[in-house]
Amino acid sequence: METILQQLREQGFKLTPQRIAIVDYLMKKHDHPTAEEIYEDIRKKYPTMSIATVYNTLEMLRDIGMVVELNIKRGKACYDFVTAPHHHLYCHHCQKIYDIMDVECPVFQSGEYDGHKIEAMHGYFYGICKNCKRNKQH
Amino acid sequence: METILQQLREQGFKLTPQRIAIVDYLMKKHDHPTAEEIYEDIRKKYPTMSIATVYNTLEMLRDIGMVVELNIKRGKACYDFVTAPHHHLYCHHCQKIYDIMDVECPVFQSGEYDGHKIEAMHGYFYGICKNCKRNKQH
DNA sequence: CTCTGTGCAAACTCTTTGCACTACC
DNA sequence: GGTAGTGCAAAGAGTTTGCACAGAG
Repeated sequence: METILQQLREQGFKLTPQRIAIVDYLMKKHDHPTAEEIYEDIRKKYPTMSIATVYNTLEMLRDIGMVVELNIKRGKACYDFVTAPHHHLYCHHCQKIYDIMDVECPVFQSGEYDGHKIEAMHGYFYGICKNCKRNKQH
Repeated sequence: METILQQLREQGFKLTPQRIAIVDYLMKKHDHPTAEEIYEDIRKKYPTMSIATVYNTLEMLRDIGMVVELNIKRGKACYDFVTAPHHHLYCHHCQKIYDIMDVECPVFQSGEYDGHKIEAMHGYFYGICKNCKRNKQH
């Protein structure tokens, strides 16, 4: 946490309580919350927090690569505090998002495809998570 | 085209001129148009077409698996008439979407990850396309 | 003739913006 | 103190919905 905040300071961003609260929240909550969820949760302890500030801060964190925006749900973005690059699975039954680590992708690793330069890659997997699979069998 | 329409009829859908126009359009246009683009283009020849009908038809085609909805652009969906499964590259310079074929993904092929059942997978690649790369060098 | 599909407009949801006020540095 | 950041409310973009009417089967 300390090093994250220091990183922000070094990049010239002001360390407002709102930003600290959002970073702190994202570092603890790894279930890919939406902007709305972040806003509602933080507002409980921080009634003056505004949704615009949540979006502003998420945009800033995205721009510096600390946060990844997921478009795996229809119509609303989810946010993920990035420690290591990974992919995601969306369970169309419970709507939860799961992390998928260690996916090998030769095309991405080569950084090139048919002359195009590839800088980033994100794998969206769709299916049924193990919990829903188990519950369905009853 | 004929077989596609027959497929729709067999599934119990009525073959309205609007649906035929949209299917025909998508089969010819492979540059991943948005709903708005589909609407505007078809409206030129078909002034009575409504955006609601475009969305209705896209939803139907998506439900039966003929069309894939891409969430590779922020905030707006693009549509792709599917012949063979493939992935996509988004050029953050010209905003065009390119097809990426033949990406191997062992996790997807196994159909399983950590107990979760994987039914579909979509790879979103981000970078700079070869055209933009070339133009930048001048 | 029936019932699904269409067209229009209004509603809705998520996100962005403008601007006066606040508070980090 | 100066300037970047916040909060509010309103605007904007994309998508969905309700309902009367049209037309495919």
